[in-house]
Amino acid sequence: MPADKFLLLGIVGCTGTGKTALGAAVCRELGRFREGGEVVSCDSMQVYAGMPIATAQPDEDERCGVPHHLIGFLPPDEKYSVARFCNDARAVIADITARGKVPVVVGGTGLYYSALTQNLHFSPEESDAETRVQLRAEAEADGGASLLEKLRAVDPIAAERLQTGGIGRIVRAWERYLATGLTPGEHDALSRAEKSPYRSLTIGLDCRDREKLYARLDSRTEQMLRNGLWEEAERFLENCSPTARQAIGHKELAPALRGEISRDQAVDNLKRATRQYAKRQRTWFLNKTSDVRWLYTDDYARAEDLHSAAMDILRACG
RNA sequence: GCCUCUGUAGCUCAGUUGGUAGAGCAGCGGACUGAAAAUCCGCGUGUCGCUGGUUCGAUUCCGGCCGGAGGCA
Repeated sequence: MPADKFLLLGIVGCTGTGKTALGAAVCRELGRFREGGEVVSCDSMQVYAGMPIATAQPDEDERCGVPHHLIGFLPPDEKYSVARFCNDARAVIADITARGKVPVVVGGTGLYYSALTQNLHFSPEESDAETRVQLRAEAEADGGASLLEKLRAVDPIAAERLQTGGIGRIVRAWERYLATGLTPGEHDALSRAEKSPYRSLTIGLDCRDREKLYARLDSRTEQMLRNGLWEEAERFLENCSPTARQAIGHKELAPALRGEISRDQAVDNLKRATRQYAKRQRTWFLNKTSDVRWLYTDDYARAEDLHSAAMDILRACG
């Protein structure tokens, strides 16, 4: 490997596959023949403070004495985005490697992971809220057709791609064109211009038997409810950013807290949303992330066996 | 016991003035460059409760039976 590249380990996969436990275990194992590792969370919701139960943030025990970064540091009323994540993560990773340790990026937000490992760079222009609202209204009037036509005129390939992406992406692309003068194609090329400074090795966690995974997700939800998810949701309902209010957990319970549906119904909805989310994550990592070494949790009787299988892979790769 | 309504996709329900049926949700698959735990796209054969009758043809009309809801006694 080129000397100027530094190692970055990734642990990805859908919710409930044990990424957190594996991440901490790997960091500790790395202490045996390197300086050890530190966990960099790659999760759009774990960044927030005030919702540790819903976002399954690891507690002291689960962290096993390993430093964890980018968890619970952001007030819920602040917005977050891929761009911010990339900046934050790059800074943290640079710091970890400067101290001679290995960054272990752990998380289920596929877009964030891909953007980080491919070293995407986003232009510093902040989107102008006013024109965005205006464009949004314009697009909603005709289902995005006219904006799509304008885009087609400057970048037919992108227009083709955006056709089935939904109105939001069309608005976003056009708004960026107005702000920067870059077509989607040009913008994407520019964002990839810089070569990645990382040599990344990605381990993916999955479960062969989907029924088993779903059963585990259900019981994890039950555990969250026992741990006080209702109370957390009640506290959280007010005053959070558009990003944080998307978190699965609180928004499914909210209708029951308002008395619109029964608590049982809300719990069912929450469980369903969790399963659907897991499916979307799996699709991303399967199709959008390359060179993933997959490990299947149901191939191992004990967590320790899975962890040592992961260490074997790491050793084999240096 | 009598009367009325009702029985269609896993669920909630449309519909066919008689030519064997379609939405939403669920499910399954997929996409994804600034909100991504979000957003979006694609996929619908099911004894049209059972059974007789009328008809060239019935899920649709008529009779009986069974299940559900309500009303009257």
